[in-house]
Amino acid sequence: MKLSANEEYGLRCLVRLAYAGFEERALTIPEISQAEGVSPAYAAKILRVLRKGGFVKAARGKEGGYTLARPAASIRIGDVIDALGGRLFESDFCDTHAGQAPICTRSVDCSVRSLWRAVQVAVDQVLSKTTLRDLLQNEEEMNSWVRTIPGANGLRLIQ
Amino acid sequence: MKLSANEEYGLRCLVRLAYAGFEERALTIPEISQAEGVSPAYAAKILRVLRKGGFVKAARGKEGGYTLARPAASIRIGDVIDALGGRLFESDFCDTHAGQAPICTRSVDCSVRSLWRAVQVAVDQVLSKTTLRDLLQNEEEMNSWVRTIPGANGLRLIQ
DNA sequence: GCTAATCTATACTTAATAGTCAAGATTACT
DNA sequence: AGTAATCTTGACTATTAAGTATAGATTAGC
Repeated sequence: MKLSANEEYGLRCLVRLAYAGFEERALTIPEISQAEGVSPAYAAKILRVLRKGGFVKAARGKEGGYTLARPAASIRIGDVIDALGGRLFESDFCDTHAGQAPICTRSVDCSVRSLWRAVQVAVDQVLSKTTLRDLLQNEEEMNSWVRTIPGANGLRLIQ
Repeated sequence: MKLSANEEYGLRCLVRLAYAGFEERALTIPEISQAEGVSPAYAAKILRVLRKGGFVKAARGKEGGYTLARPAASIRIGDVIDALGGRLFESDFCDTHAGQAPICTRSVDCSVRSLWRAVQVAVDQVLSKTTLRDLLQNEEEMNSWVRTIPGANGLRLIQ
């Protein structure tokens, strides 16, 4: 019951891009990777997933980089998590159990299943209601944030 | 954001042992593994974790097997999940980030952190309130359940 | 004490996830 | 057109989780 690295880093990348979007600025892979403390190659891998999920768009060549594909308020965190690593119980244990026959007919399984469903609902209530916009600080903080981003040196972060 | 195999199977084993406890009966590894559709070796591995976590106790030799170490009502599912695979965000990303320096000073991290904390709270509210007893069906069902367990042939499950 | 049934422990293999590398494709600017 | 900055892709390696195998230790009953 863990958050995958993809989910953690992917969401963080989106938050950074959302902030950068306030000054209509694209972020490059070197910038993002430095800011997140991961290798450029790994950042690229994560961003590919986000692009295929329709959350970010990329521009190649000089002056290129990544931007959000749509407004932060329209990006539900639940959808992001889905794209980055899947929900908690996607492979419903009650329908197919490691490729074997269904085991839902066993009472014990169904009681456990109900519990997972309750957890799933609890998680969804948080993740589906929250948008990327909800993760951003208030406007002043945003301004102080984006002002600290220098041109070519990667993100220089506020303390 | 997935449930690990250990967590899924481990909890199921506990539910079975709770039912078996109603007729003061120990379940052997072959019985449990057959009922859960996993190999005996794998079942043994999971049961070891449960034993070290203090949820079950084992008796060796003939007539041996596993039983719950304490009443089902005193076993919180949250504790079981902890023992079997850890909670969602045990390695708090804000304190130590892949062995690097703390990154909590970066605003972006803290907003993401707040979200995970909210998810964590939501999950805990379900898992910490639920005990193993809560996962058992009502008494009549229990009786029909245990009556279907034959002596030496492994669990024969109700349909 | 012997035997069969049981758990215990460690090491091993396989599969999935995390993370890296290198070569290629696109674009802005000159 | 040339060049440097950028993303794109697929294959590769490393680490962790999942699952297996084997040999050993304990116990009940004879």
